[in-house]
Amino acid sequence: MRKRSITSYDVAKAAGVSQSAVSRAFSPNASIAKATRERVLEAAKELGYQPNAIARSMSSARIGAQQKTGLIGVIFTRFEDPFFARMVADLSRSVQACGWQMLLFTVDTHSEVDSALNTLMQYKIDGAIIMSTILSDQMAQTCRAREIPVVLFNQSVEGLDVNSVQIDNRGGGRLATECLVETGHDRIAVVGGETGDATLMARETGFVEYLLEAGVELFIREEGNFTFSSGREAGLRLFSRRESPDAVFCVSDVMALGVLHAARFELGLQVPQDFSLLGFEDIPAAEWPGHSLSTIRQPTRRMIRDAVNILVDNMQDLDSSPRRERYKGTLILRESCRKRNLPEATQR
Amino acid sequence: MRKRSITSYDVAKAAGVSQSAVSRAFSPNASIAKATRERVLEAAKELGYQPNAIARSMSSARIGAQQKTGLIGVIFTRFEDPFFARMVADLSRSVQACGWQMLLFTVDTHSEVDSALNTLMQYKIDGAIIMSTILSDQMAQTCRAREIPVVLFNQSVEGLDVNSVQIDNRGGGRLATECLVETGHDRIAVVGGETGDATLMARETGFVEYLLEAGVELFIREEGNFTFSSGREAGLRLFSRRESPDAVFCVSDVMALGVLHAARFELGLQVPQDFSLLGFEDIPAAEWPGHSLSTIRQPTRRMIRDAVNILVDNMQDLDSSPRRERYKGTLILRESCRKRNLPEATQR
DNA sequence: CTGAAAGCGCTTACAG
DNA sequence: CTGAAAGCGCTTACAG
Repeated sequence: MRKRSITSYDVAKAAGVSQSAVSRAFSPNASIAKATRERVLEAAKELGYQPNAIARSMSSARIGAQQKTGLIGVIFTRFEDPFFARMVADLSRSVQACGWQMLLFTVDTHSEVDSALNTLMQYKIDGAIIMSTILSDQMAQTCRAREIPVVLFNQSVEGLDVNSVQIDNRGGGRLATECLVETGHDRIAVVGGETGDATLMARETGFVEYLLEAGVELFIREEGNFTFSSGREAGLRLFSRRESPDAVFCVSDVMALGVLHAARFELGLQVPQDFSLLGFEDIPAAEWPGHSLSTIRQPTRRMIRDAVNILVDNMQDLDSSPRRERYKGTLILRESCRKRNLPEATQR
Repeated sequence: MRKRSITSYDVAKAAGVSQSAVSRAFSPNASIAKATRERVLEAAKELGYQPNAIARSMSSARIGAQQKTGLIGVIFTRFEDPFFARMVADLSRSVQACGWQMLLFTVDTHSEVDSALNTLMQYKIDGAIIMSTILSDQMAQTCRAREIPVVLFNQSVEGLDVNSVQIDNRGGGRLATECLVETGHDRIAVVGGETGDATLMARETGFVEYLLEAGVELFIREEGNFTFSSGREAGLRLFSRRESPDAVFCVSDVMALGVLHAARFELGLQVPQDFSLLGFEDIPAAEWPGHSLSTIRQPTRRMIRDAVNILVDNMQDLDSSPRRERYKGTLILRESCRKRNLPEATQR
């Protein structure tokens, strides 16, 4: 039998007040005399008492307080990507700053999200943020029915009645392509993602779209799965062809770095002399001197902040209609891209 | 007023049994007739009922069950480091696999850990894992008093009565240095960490120790703070001197990559022709073709697994004495190190 | 195997 | 401002 932990009753006895008074002493807006509160707080300190958040949320459940458990579920995936790894840390800070705790659940595939949410709901989370993955239509409805606000971060689902915060991936893809076309490239390859990933597909769609409008033919497409090594392999394939591309757009930075390392260190090519390279996301390693990778930057901090704010707002007003924030990406031009038309471009 | 969520009473009514029966239906080892359980489970499914984990843990609190809340607090820091970012994901998976949930708290400095633990304790976590940072002696005692097992991951505190799981940093430092000395380097520099960081200091201690024993003089010391850019700056300083080192040992991979990029792309040096480079940790980017960074590898997976196991064991047997696991690092020799003595070494 | 009842540690109307 | 009491949604002795 374990030790009983000290409760508000112990403090009440020590302070010579009722248990209710102890509870009030720890509730910011409760009606309690200043002197009483101080006496209680002192006794609590002496005994090392801290209110039990779990019990607290049980009692509040009845009322329908805004912060019921103080728990926010976060479902996380794609940790291979430094962009996302960092994100958890930032998110964690934001959530803490708002006075919530973060219950983290890691999944490997989209299909696990529903069951993860189910588990999290057993803990009566006040809300959920889903990073870089999606939930089923059915589960979205369940969340609404149970009044658990959800925010999709870096993903969205057409027609789904859920908050989302996301960069304009298609626009970003266009931006990248425009840069490549404007600087006179005409053998432009793309390293896309698997077709299941809406985010990556949208970037590629923007790319294809712009190419079409500009009347430039797609040189060749390779596919990767968001990892460095898949980028490396794509790069190896890209430059083992009879005719090589003069520009490569990768739908993620990590893959772009894979292409870069393969081309430069395994095939002896030079960037941007032999080809221009463009990524997406602007991860820290993109600006390392040896990489100097041009890319489309996402306003990550801002997106995180907004995601948390939207969640908090929605928790306060459960009936508000879903918000879908879209952000423009910024072209960050580094040395991996040829800056102006090359002589040969004028020769045409 | 919010909707009342459905409870075991609703299910009981629907299934025509007592509320106790519903509870038993959801407890694996409860004494309940198979038929009853099935009937209850069916009714529950129909109503979309799931036991409230919070209420559940409240009731169990009385008993002193092993899994009280099912919550494990994780305190996390140093997200700049890809090594650690990945770690959270791995840890999260392990924790989930054991049936626990992970309550993540992010801190920036060691000094915030105590208060983070305090907050987590309000949620009645069953145990805590502290990543790469430490707790005060006082807080360690509080945890023991409240019977909350703690495991330090990648850190340890001399004389503190707490479980820990950690690589033998000093041994790793020695291993690295041995490699450098044995291959004939004699102008060996080190990029160490700030003196507050026991982990980094231990690596450096091993380095200095071995050098002393081998009778090789320390060429020069630079200091970084675990980030790429601090490594880069250290590299810039290192090679702007009249006489340059012929080998650099960095106490972390990220800093080593900083040195590499600075040397190669900003100063035009070649690795390992101009100097050998050795890191610590073996992060993914270490093996990228262009980096091919030699390093000391940590058995990360195993350490994570052990940390979780130790925590679980300790939660089961609260009186077990603290375990301190130490792991040997492995030297991973890649191209950033000169493999054998150079001609000039024989000329001496 | 089953139900009635106490209790986990709080919060908050309710009545002073 | 304060205390007594009900209730949050469960689990588990206890008595059948």
